[in-house]
Amino acid sequence: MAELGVVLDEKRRLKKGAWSAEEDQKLTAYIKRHGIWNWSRMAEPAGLRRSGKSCRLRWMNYLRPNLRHGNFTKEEVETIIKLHEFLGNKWSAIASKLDGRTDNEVKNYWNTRLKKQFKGKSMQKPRKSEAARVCDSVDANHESSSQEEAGSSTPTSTPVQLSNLGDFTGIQTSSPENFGSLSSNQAIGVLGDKGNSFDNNLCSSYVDDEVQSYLWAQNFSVEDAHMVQDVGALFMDSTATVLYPGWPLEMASSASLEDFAVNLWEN
DNA sequence: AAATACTACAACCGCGCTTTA
DNA sequence: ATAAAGCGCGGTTGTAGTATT
Repeated sequence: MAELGVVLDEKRRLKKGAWSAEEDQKLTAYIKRHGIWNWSRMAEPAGLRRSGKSCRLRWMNYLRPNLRHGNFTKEEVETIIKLHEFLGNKWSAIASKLDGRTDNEVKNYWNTRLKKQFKGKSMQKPRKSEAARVCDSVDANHESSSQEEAGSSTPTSTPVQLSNLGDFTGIQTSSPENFGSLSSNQAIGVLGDKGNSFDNNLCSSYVDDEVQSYLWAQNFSVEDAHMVQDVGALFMDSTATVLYPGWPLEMASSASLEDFAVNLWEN
């Protein structure tokens, strides 16, 4: 009998369940030495009786460098709420905007903590006209940082966190000039880790056409697997009425997401 | 102190998309 | 052109830890 909570796939003699420290060490050491080349074939030479899928999951969600574990900050909570509002359950897309967080972590956080806050409460969808105005806005932070770094025509890509979510300003008008030089496929296909890019399924059913247009029109970088440039700007509409659960209607227009997140975070 | 309920999170599964042969 | 393999995503489940009765 295997250790508690751990079973073996009798056919393939693959181990399932919780990872031991030794397994973690083996996987980490192997990847450090050889890199990631083929998940399903790496397990054996790494000395692991695990499926490639299991190895990948463990690495992506736990062992990967620069991951942050532990409590979400107020800002991260704000970001999750706001992004979820527009993207729905696109956990990888949401996670890509949070430095060092995984889709699994974001999903778990939503399902265990935030979901119940929103359960049964309607999140009012922004009107189309409002969404349209949002489409071309650019996160001021992204703008300035890319200008600083760039000085070239190549879109730069620094992992950027949404900030100033309470300050829904800086909306600009959309224009064809903002279409990137990359095709949407180029822009969205990302070198290395496509999992961190937006894909064709990005837009959930309640993302407005205009928002989708925005996504396809942006200058996405191909240099950074983690980046989807300026999507945060999508969510900076100061006028979109969003009803946060537990908040009276009359507060909807005046209260910021930040207020809501603070309230949520502190309780 | 024990039993039960609840919460948080790691991990698995199935599906769909992309890449490769 | 197509089948197979590989990969990533989102949904779900299992379990350990904590709170409550």
